[in-house]
Amino acid sequence: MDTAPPSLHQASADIGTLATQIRNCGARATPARIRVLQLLQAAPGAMTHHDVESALGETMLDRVTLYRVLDWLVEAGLAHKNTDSSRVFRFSSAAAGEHTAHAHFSCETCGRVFCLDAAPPKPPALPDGFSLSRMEIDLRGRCANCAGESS
Amino acid sequence: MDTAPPSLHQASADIGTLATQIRNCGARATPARIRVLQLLQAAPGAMTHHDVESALGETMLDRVTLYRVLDWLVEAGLAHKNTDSSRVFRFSSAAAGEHTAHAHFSCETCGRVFCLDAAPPKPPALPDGFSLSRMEIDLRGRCANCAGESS
DNA sequence: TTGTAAATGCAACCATATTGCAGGTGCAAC
DNA sequence: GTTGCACCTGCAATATGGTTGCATTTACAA
Repeated sequence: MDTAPPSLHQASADIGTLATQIRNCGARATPARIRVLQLLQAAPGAMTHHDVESALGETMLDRVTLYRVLDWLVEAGLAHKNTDSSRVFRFSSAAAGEHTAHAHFSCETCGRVFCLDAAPPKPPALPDGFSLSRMEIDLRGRCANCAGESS
Repeated sequence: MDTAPPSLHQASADIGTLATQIRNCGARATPARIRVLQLLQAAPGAMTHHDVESALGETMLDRVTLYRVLDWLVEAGLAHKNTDSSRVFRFSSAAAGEHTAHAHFSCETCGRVFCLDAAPPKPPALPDGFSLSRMEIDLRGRCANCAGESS
């Protein structure tokens, strides 16, 4: 199961590429970082610490290390970090072209969180004197899956 | 300091009005609820549990009671609840005309959170099959105060 | 005034996240 | 290939924010 692609969302880059990507940020390419980065890039949505934990499976590493790896990824600009409605952090891989605006959709039924790369629209009027550095949009409702099933 | 208005944002309704408002929701008008609702309505922005706690000052009530009062306010539709970037809950009074879209601005310097009633524009394209029930916009940057001070 | 359900306060508890430190490891210099 | 050191990792302990259970008090209506 070492190199098996989960056939999820997008094919993840190979180990070598990931390692280089990490080293380019001025840090060591450790198995932990490579694995987690790989996971995030392959994931279809934002993952909680828990999601990553169970996704790691047998290659699981220490909780604290995972926290640190995730934080490092954010600091290095390789991932985004934000809180969901139940006050837990969610991490998603940062696409190449960095965006200051990010949109998430969380399904109220199944709880999954999707990153919407699509819409970056929006100039919400600020109170004057205020300067904007970042914007996050949090949408809630039902994903296609859940909307189809029930009622 | 019992009836002294903090001269903050908007004059809060008098006790009687607040009590009626609460009773109309089918609950008892207790001092705790009245006081907290009054605070939220007078506040210029979303408050954390801690903010409310220190604002209550000498009339402080039990932590747990405060949590319950806040939760009740949300359930009764008198307040909004959402998480800020450091995974703590923030509460703000719900204006009369309920909105399904809500916008907050949090200052990265002083940490204050403002509710922007203004702009409710936005139709971010959803992936198709998805249905939307609620939207929250989280803006970050500098408030007028902090933007003015440092450069 | 009195009865009762609702609200409060206290204590214990849970989950998520963070910190400190000893030991292990990537990677570059030799 | 070997070696050294700074960076990483893992373990344990701790902090923070929030929740639950239960006995007591209180709003409010009969």
